[in-house]
Amino acid sequence: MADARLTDEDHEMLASFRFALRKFIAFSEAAARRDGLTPRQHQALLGIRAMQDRGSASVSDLAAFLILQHNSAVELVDRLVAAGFVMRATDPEDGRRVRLALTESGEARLAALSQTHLDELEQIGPELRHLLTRIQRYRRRVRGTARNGAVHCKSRS
Amino acid sequence: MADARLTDEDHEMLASFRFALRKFIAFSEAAARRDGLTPRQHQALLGIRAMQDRGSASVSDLAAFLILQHNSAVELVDRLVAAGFVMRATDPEDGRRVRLALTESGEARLAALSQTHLDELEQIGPELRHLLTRIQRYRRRVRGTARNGAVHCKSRS
DNA sequence: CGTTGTATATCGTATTGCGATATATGACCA
DNA sequence: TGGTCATATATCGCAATACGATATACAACG
Repeated sequence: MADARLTDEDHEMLASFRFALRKFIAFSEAAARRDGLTPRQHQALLGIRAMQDRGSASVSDLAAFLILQHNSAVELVDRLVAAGFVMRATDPEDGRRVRLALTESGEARLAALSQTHLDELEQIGPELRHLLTRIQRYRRRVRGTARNGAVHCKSRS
Repeated sequence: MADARLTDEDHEMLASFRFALRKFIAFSEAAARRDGLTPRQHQALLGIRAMQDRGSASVSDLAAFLILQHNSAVELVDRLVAAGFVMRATDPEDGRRVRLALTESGEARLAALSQTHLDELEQIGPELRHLLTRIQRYRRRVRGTARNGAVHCKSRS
């Protein structure tokens, strides 16, 4: 926690980065709702689909992926099953576990959304990367001047 | 909407990216709460601070920054004022507007948090950038093969 | 000055994540 | 085998907060 006073630029960089993140999230949520899913449901489908390669996802796996408490994941799965996007099946090898799988309907909606998201990320990826490198370049420079008084104007954007 | 079937890798990339985002958000929220702020309050302080350079922020400015409805921003400011982190002042030039400014206390908490966030972003920046470039590289490759002759597995479900 | 538009505020509602708790199953061991 | 502990899922009441609908205050413009 070097107590170097934070500059206007520090805050501006952080604010810009968070704003860019929020714009992406807002895009994602709007896309999900257009396709009849809540944002969380969409993320859940994505997680279940991504984990199905290496054996199916359990409720706990889902909770870990979404960074949620287990009980919240259970409730989310309840809604997904009720909506017909996900199927529950108790694990034959461990009666405590519940294996999750997408239904046809869930698979289809996720596919459409994933396509949209890949397109969007292709669009905004460069901006996000730029903001991240800007933070890193700036900090390196600040540390540099603090340490030995030199300016390290590396790769300019 | 090229109907190219989505691969396991497509979903895995998206899932990894979203998981990385969530980890950062979770870090941010935990840091805010440790310092006695709700995550939204933290973001609000950041926005107000970042906008204070070019004239102070209004409630609408804050709503735009947080991508919230105006009324939600009003309520958020209510809580921030009650907690003593923000001051309201009606704009002398336009009686409808309310100018927002950080209090000493708000400024101090934000500074600590911003420091922490810059540190964290420096850590995880490379991973995020990597995930973004991976998506872009992969998509470029797929488009390439799709264009010149390979497999057009059209709409099969 | 009256009409229209913009900025902020208020209120009831709904969603959703959480803590606390319960139940079921597996694991381990004496 | 029976007991104890750990793990996985489920249930329930609660709290936080964003929203829609609506109201109020001020500005702008004819």
